[in-house]
Amino acid sequence: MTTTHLASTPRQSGARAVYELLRERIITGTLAPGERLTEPVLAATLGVSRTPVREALRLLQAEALVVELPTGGVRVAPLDVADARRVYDVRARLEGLLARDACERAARADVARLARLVDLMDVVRDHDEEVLRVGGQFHREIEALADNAWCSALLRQIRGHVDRYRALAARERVGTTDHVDEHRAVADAIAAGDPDEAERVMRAHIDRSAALAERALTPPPAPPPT
Amino acid sequence: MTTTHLASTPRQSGARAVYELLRERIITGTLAPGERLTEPVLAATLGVSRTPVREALRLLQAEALVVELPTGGVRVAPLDVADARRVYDVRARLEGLLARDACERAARADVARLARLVDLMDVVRDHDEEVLRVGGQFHREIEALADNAWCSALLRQIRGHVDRYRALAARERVGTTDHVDEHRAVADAIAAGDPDEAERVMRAHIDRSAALAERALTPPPAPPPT
DNA sequence: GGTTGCGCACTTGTATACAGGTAGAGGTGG
DNA sequence: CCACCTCTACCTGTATACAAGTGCGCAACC
Repeated sequence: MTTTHLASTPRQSGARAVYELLRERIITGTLAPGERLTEPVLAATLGVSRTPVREALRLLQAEALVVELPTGGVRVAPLDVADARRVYDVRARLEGLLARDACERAARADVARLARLVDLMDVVRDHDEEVLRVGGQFHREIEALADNAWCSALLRQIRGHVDRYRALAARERVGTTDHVDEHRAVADAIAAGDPDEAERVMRAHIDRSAALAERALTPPPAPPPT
Repeated sequence: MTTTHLASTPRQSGARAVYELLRERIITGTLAPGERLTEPVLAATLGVSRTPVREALRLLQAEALVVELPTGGVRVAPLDVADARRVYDVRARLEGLLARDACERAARADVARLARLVDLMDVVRDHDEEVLRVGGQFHREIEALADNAWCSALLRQIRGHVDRYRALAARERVGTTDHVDEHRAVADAIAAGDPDEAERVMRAHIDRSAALAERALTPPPAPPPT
């Protein structure tokens, strides 16, 4: 971590707490898409004054988790399934860039650590829960290696929205085998010191996740005859 | 413009005005990197109360144009030249994605319009000022065609930072000829309906811009003997 | 003279008070 | 019965008031 001047301060003010809480609730769907958020109600509910609530709403607004109403005030950002693809498209590019950067900075020990994570993922490949957990760890590891604060900051925003869609697709069916293989491909590219390949493979990986998410998000059309 | 639920509201409240003003001043360098911003001073200067100032600062904070101090309060985000490359890296991916989307949506008339912009750019190729202006228009045109609100929103943030570095490199020396050619390559790829190529070429274009900016930002080392 | 301790001024964070404006409900007239 | 108008209640945006914490300077003491 050399160039860190964003996201440097973990201070917990009341406003920050409100922000975190609302963010969580929006992402998990506790606060429904399109729901109007009124400051007095939120303030009363959370036991603070309107001021910290407003601060939190501004932060959320900048993240597009809430949208401004023409008349003032905000509501929880609507969830348009058609937009999911766009969100994943952006995520694919950002994570691809991270994979490239990680590749260019990874030391031998880092490569080994990534390999271990993939192996572990392979071991637990039958337990979706674990696959998801270890997989997430893999992505975070790459993010840490990349040490690209800019990309990370943007990715954090995008991830919030990705997680919204995930929460919507109740149980995301992970193509476990492919998932592990794709991660291994990324790890291999990094091990081989091939940044172009690392970026390409990571991007392809996210693209495939996007396709799965897209399917999970559009079950209505026609339940295929078993 | 079909899927627009972000950036939909142009309401001009005082807070918004403060935000726009401070943003402008930070980007142009009127407010120096690292400078401490105190709410009472800003409020008095701008003739408003602390409340709208705080709102504006939160927005700027979410954009990383100001950074939180450990003790509370904010200062203008420092400008680390080493980070310029990272910012351009992200921009390259985002604009690349936009080029792809634009390619997939462009109608014949759109293609013609892009071609005209490139031709115009070629005509004025000797006037840097004009090249920059028309070039910017070209990029905005592609952004509009792409109709990818997500990408646009993130790009807006990144552009703010790009512009900071630009303002720093007082007179960005545009490799005019290359610049025009690169734009033409993008337009051609879109005309040919080749999204992969459009993305690739656009990304390469920004990468080259990054290299130029990087040179412009590091004049100290050694003035090459003419 | 250097160092240490105290005190002050300033700043942030939060709460409250106030004015303008909007939407919605209800009543009245056609 | 429907449409229009009015009135009310609420919500946002802004300003101000208040409390706590921090850093800095000054002065006294070693």
